[in-house]
Amino acid sequence: MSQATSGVGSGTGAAAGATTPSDFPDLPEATVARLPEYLRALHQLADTGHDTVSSEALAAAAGVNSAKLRKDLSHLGSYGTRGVGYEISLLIAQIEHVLGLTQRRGVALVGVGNLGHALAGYAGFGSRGFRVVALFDADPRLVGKTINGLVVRHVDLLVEFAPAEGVAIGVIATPASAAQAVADMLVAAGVTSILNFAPCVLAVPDGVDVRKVDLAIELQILSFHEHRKSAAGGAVAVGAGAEALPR
Amino acid sequence: MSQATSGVGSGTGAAAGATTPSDFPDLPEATVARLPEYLRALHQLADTGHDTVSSEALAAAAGVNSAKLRKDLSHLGSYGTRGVGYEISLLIAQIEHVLGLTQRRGVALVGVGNLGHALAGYAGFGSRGFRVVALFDADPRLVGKTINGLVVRHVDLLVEFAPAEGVAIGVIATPASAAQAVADMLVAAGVTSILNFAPCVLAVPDGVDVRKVDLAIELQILSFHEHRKSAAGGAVAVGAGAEALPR
DNA sequence: CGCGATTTGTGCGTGCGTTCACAAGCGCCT
DNA sequence: AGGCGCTTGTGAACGCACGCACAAATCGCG
Ligand SMILES: NC(=O)c1ccc[n+]([C@@H]2O[C@H](COP(=O)([O-])OP(=O)(O)OC[C@H]3O[C@@H](n4cnc5c(N)ncnc54)[C@H](O)[C@@H]3O)[C@@H](O)[C@H]2O)c1
Ligand SMILES: NC(=O)c1ccc[n+]([C@@H]2O[C@H](COP(=O)([O-])OP(=O)(O)OC[C@H]3O[C@@H](n4cnc5c(N)ncnc54)[C@H](O)[C@@H]3O)[C@@H](O)[C@H]2O)c1
Repeated sequence: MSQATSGVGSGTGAAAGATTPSDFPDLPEATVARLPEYLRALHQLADTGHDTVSSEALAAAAGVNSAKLRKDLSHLGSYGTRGVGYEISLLIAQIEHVLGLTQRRGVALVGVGNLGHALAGYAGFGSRGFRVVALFDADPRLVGKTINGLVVRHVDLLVEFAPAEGVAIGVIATPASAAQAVADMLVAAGVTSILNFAPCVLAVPDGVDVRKVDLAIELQILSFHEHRKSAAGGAVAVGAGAEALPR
Repeated sequence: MSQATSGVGSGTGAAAGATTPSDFPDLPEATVARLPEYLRALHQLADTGHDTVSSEALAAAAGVNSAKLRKDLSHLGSYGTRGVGYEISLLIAQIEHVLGLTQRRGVALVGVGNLGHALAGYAGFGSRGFRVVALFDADPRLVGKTINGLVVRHVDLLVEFAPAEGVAIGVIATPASAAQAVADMLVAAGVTSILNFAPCVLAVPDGVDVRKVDLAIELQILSFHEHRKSAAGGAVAVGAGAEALPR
């Protein structure tokens, strides 16, 4: 949750009827959000020489309840063996298939500033099924530069270049003031999935998914619990134990 | 959701009974997660000269349902005026108080690499109630360097320095292989709130909150929906059919 | 060949979160 | 002063998600 997800399906014209539902049962959103975590844990287990894994062990590695994990896997018609567990390689293939990671998706990164630069050089993209295929920025000092083997193009060329580059997902790392305009361009370029790092709400047409990552929000949520802890029993009360401020 | 949150309270010894519930009613987690978004929207409205705002308008600015917003605000004993709306400045103060943002919390950043460097220079911290007070890394080439007015210290000094610096929240931006060790150090230093950017599950004692941000997971969730869309609607999908953007 | 140990898959109860819909309250206009 | 329109606050219904607990299935061993 916490991210806006434009409805999929429904609206578009006539009922799409047979969409080979056999292949893709309606996975609960909560399950979808956990599958990547399972996938990561599975890769980790595979790298450490394991062959099969029990739901209990995998759940521990992924930090979830084992019953929840089993139910999640059952949703995608999982192939576990009772009394044994799950075959890791098979499960990896299954999850990657469901998540659509069998084809490496192209990512366009817009805004190559502080954060964007770090993202452009991030190795975790490639190992997890993605490939940065295009960089865009508005700053003329950045346009033309090469970062990690990719040349930075001017953002005005986004709509022109993105489709040809095979962009499937757009990542916005510009200041909030530019985010909506960039989102509009991405949509115009046919991108239907956007990851937004700018602290603002984006308006997009139906059928376009937006997920948002906001560092400050995460910190503020932590702050709330911190505040709560110090107000309550007060565990160790670290550092400058400045007490609560009454209203 | 999506993040592991170690239980607060409960476990520790005898039932903590009275924790002055008068000041802080038990806010639902979902509400807490949305308050920062409301806060951001409110600041934006205040900056554009607004004085009061209706739940409908604020909800639109925050990208949520208006009924949900009203219920959220009602949980913290809000001060709206029927027929008028909410006074923005009052609401900002109220939310900041609940989130514990009246005192600026110190943040320690561990791992000043690609991502950590971007975070260290991020202005959004300061404007949203936080202050980076310490940087740590294990790389001797980085230790001693000054970034944004802060000197990078060796991570071995974390337990020694963090408490004195008034660190309330620890941010982990190291490789996953080092994350658990860093988390242990943060806990040893008395930090009870951790934001983890490394793609791994952290084990921490009860009473310590961990929130996780994993870029690849976000992309994979988007990938799922992308996969789903292309499987359903067929070719029609990506058409440049730019539709009107709801404003 | 049968039995026990183990682990999956799931039916079910419970609690949380979301949403609708409406009564109560407030300001403003006449 | 009184009524009218607008907005809040919330009661209630609904749906989803979580986790327990157990039956079914499989393997290994005696
Ligand atoms: N730096 C961080 O650690 C961090 C953390 C969380 C969120 N964010 C958010 O991420 C965004 C980027 O942060 P940053 O620190 O990298 O800022 P930055 O100023 O360093 O980089 C922004 C980049 O976007 C480019 N840009 C501006 N307008 C543009 C446009 N219309 N089209 C294309 N590019 C444009 C700028 O030229 C610049 O290179 C901000 O919204 C910020 O709030 C940053
Ligand atoms: N770069 C990104 O855009 C990005 C995006 C998402 C997630 N991440 C994750 O964030 C983490 C950091 O990514 P990065 O690209 O900055 O990597 P990086 O290698 O550039 O930086 C890691 C830093 O951590 C330091 N370090 C290593 N071991 C340490 C230890 N024990 N104690 C303290 N510091 C230590 C290293 O010296 C280095 O400076 C990784 O886990 C990565 O998966 C990065």
